[in-house]
Amino acid sequence: MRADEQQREPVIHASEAPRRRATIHDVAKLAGVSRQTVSRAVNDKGEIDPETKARVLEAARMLDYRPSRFARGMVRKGTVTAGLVIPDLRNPFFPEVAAGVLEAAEQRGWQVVVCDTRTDDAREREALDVLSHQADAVVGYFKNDDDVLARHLGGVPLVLLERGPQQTRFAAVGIDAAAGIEQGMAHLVRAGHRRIGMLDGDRLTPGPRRAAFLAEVRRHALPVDESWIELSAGHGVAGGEAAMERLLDARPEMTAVFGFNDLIAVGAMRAARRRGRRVPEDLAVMGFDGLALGELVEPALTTLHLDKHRLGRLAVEQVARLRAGEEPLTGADAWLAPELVVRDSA
Amino acid sequence: MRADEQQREPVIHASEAPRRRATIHDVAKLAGVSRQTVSRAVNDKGEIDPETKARVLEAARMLDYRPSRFARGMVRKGTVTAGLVIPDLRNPFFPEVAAGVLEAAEQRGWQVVVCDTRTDDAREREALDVLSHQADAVVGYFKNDDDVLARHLGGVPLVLLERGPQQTRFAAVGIDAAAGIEQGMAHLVRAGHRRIGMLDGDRLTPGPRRAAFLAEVRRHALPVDESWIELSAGHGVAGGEAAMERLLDARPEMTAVFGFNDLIAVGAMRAARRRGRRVPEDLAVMGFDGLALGELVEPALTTLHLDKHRLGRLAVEQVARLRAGEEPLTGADAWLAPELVVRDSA
DNA sequence: TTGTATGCGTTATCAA
DNA sequence: TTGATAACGCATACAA
Repeated sequence: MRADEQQREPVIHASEAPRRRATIHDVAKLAGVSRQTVSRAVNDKGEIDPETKARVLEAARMLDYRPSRFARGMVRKGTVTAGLVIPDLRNPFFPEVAAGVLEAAEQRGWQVVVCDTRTDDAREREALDVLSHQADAVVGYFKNDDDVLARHLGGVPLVLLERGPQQTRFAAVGIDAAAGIEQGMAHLVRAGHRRIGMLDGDRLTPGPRRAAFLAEVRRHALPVDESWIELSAGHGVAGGEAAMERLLDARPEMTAVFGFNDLIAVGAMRAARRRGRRVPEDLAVMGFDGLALGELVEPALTTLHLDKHRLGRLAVEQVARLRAGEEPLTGADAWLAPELVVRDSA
Repeated sequence: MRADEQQREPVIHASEAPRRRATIHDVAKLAGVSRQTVSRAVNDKGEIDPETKARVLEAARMLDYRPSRFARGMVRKGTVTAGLVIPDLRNPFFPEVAAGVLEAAEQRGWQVVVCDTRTDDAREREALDVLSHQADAVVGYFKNDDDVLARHLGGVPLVLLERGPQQTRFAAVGIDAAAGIEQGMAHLVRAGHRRIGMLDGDRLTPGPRRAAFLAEVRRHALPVDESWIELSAGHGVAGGEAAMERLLDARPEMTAVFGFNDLIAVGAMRAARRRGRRVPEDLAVMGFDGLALGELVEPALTTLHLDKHRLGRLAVEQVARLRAGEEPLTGADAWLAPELVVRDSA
């Protein structure tokens, strides 16, 4: 009959798709059986004559029949879909977290719809608008504040990544930035550094890492204030380089610098060395994240390593609790402590 | 009535989730309106008294009502879900591709369910089993051969990433490995190299990169055969290092080496330098992929750069064609050519 | 402005 | 072994 169509309407593209997708009803009609029988054949149930089954399957194939996931979902409960919202898949930090989320979700038989917001507030909201309809729960990084999130969430459970308990009323998991910075700072101070700068990230609100840095500065009574902090535009190497240039101009006496993350720290190293400063002899550089990348650069990056994969898994666990109506994890259970990994840069 | 239940079973946890999710019917009953009115309120349609609407919304909130995505999907057509199957999200190559897929999908208003198979054949099949039910199309990297894929696909359209036209009957997009290797080889030969080795990846079948390498070897009449190729276990730096150790043992006279990808090439550099070979003076190293990472290592990696983001976008475009019943892209339109980026390692 | 009736495509229950 | 019938939860005509 396709041939007929072509003869009648020779202009129409040969592989023009059928207007409407075949339903179980169409298959039943073509095979000359009831819908129930089709269902049995397609779902490989017993209680069906092999011959009938073959005939039905053939009809299904001809019609390119595929059961509607919606209709199936209506009657079969149990398919769980989680939404994962990531600011930037190309920042190597996030794929690690995502891999953890995916793994944990897979173990539970959940599917994961991923959105990359490219660190854009509007896209965050759009992602939520979609996910609030299509997901049973959402986990992710967000810049929008609680109220906005709630508004676009329509009641879907949310687990925030790395937004502190006092910064949100949603359930959250994250990393204990303060504990990390404390270790890093102790390491630097132990090595004799006192004029220590920081390259902060520009996302989110002032952020716990900066606060922790400042707290440590006070604790160790360092000759350092807010003017020793420079903002990196973006969370990548380029941003770190540019920010480091500025910080070096502003604070040439600096002997050590904290990166908001490893990428920014690597940028700092590059900028410093380009200016003729040796790392770590003239300038110590400390990262934060513990990316694989840190072992590959020269000098290898000393960093506060954190278990990103576990963070992702933890987020899924938190979602599961929410769904089960249990109390969400809090405190040390939900906030992973970084671990100082001393390599060559500091 | 819930109160009744609780009185009878006082042991039940306070925050125990309701057994059954509230439906539009429950909300209607609680608000004392018809289901239709609830629908109007929830979907923000006009034609509803603000007061009624408020009452309905309140009832919905109390019941924690969220419309079933399945029921909604049944009646509202148009939600498209694509499946993306990735071998390893933690290999920085794939997040780049994924970002492209996500971006293109978002522009079309599609959602993307992501599966990380961790390069495991069985997990590939499981992913397909799920996606064949939950996705309208699938794009991804697979090790399983066509027949297996077809068997687990149940008729869902598939776009293969980087599986050559003669290796599959499915639609595909990928990179023109031969064109890339040709450029890379020409560059090395031009620099006087003739004893050139290769660190191949261990995934997939013998692979176009190896074939192209061998073809170029013949073309330039190099004193090189299969014994100059070593397999890297895994596609990461560690695999590259180990393979390079072996290759260096087997072919100490080698003056240049091709990496299957940038990660393996970086591993090769590290292994070579650890053995006291200077790069590129004693040994030239050529990568393949053009990861950002390559600019950060020392010496910076000369590589065959390819547009991973565009590859992802292209895959989505290919899916769209399939869905529209159009002819899939082929040839140069579907196979991106790498571009030689000369840096310091070769 | 609100309610009633109907259909969406599938599976499950039960009867034949 | 097969088929009729009833949900599943929502939205959309259409009627009130």
